[in-house]
Amino acid sequence: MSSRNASAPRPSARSKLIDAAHMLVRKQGYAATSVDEICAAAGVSKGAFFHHFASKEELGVAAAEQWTARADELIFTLPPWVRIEDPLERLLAHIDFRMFMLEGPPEGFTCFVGTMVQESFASSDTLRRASDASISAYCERLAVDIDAAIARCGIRDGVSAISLSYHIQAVLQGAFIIAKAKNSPKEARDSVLHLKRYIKMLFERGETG
Amino acid sequence: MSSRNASAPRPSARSKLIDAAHMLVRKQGYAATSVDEICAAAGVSKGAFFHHFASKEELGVAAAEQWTARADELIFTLPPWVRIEDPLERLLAHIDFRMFMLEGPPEGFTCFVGTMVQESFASSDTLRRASDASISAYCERLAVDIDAAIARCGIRDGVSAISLSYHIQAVLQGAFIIAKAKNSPKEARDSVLHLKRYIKMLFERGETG
DNA sequence: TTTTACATACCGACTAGTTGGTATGTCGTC
DNA sequence: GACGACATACCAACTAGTCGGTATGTAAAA
Repeated sequence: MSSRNASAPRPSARSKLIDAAHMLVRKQGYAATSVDEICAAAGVSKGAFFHHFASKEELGVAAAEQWTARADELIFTLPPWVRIEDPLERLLAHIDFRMFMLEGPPEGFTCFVGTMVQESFASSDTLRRASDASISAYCERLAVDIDAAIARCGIRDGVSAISLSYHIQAVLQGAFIIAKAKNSPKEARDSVLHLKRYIKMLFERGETG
Repeated sequence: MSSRNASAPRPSARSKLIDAAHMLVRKQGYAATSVDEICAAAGVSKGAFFHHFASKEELGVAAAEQWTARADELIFTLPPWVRIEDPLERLLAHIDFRMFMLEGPPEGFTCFVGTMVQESFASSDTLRRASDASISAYCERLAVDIDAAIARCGIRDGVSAISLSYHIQAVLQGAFIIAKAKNSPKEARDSVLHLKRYIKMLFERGETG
């Protein structure tokens, strides 16, 4: 997808800036985070910033792409439970994992692209598309697992994998907002628990096919 | 709660500023919306702004309070279905209503306080609390109806009314984000449809009590 | 009835600081 | 000696908030 991520020779300014953007935007939002602030957090100069990115918007796009890669690794590759064979059990382990992530301050578990798209959907179609691409990539990847579970166990009401996948994403994004408002992940975790119950009920005695 | 909302003698600058803030913040976010912009949209001067509000933050608080009142009216008072007697049917009509609201551009149906808290939870505890108060007021009001439904029909797994209420709120807030990312309410409506199916399943053959 | 006193609602120029972005310079490597 | 990777200095535009002033009350004293 992106032009240069086959080899990352140095952990240099570019990736440090993206990491800093991830952190600051999740904490403060996109508009409230200035380029100067990002540079300071990354420990690089403003010249370095505009050497690597033509604009703040372009950094947003790169950070969204990097967020996709990071999520794919942290959620779909590294965890041991991704090798559970039974697809329904693997899906439920996925939900449990997302629930256990809800701990500590919100900026530690919330979604970079979800935060960014909230502010930019109307003012920058570029950022909106970049955020959408990241969210959609997650949902489409998850839908593969859901499809496998449906194939093996069946599902109620002919629910589609991709539709359930977007619902899971919606519950998570919504849980993040509740956690931010409450300044506590308690209600958010409860919400994901409701989601897990729903999924289990969907796959209970569902018609195969 | 607020000091002066018993009588609203004039639809003057103050309320025009709050209305403009609701509109602009839902479209652009809180930080990206300047005081000048709000004044221009409201058609009043900057002097008038700071006559009525000591700061941009104070406008945010007032706008959150007004949002609560607006939601209570638009969702719990005016619609005809709020007089449906059967509490479960009333709850399901509520969900349908929230789903049918998802139409047109996102700034027309998304949540002012949900947008504001996303950006301010870490930087302004004042705004975070104001947003939380609005969200919590909605959830607690809805929990009254859910409790009535539980009392009449019972519910699975001993699910609590307030917990389900926050889950409903989470699904809605998450649906808003998906709609913003997709620039279309389609996936958001599907997500609320999942929510409705979940609620119906929760109340199917639930143990009374 | 007029005058004085004070309050509310509003205006728009101004300021001090911040914003994203640019122009130019330096330094090590190929 | 050209080039990529950075740094320093700078700018015009914009930011939230201030300030002196005006127009319109309202109510009691003269």
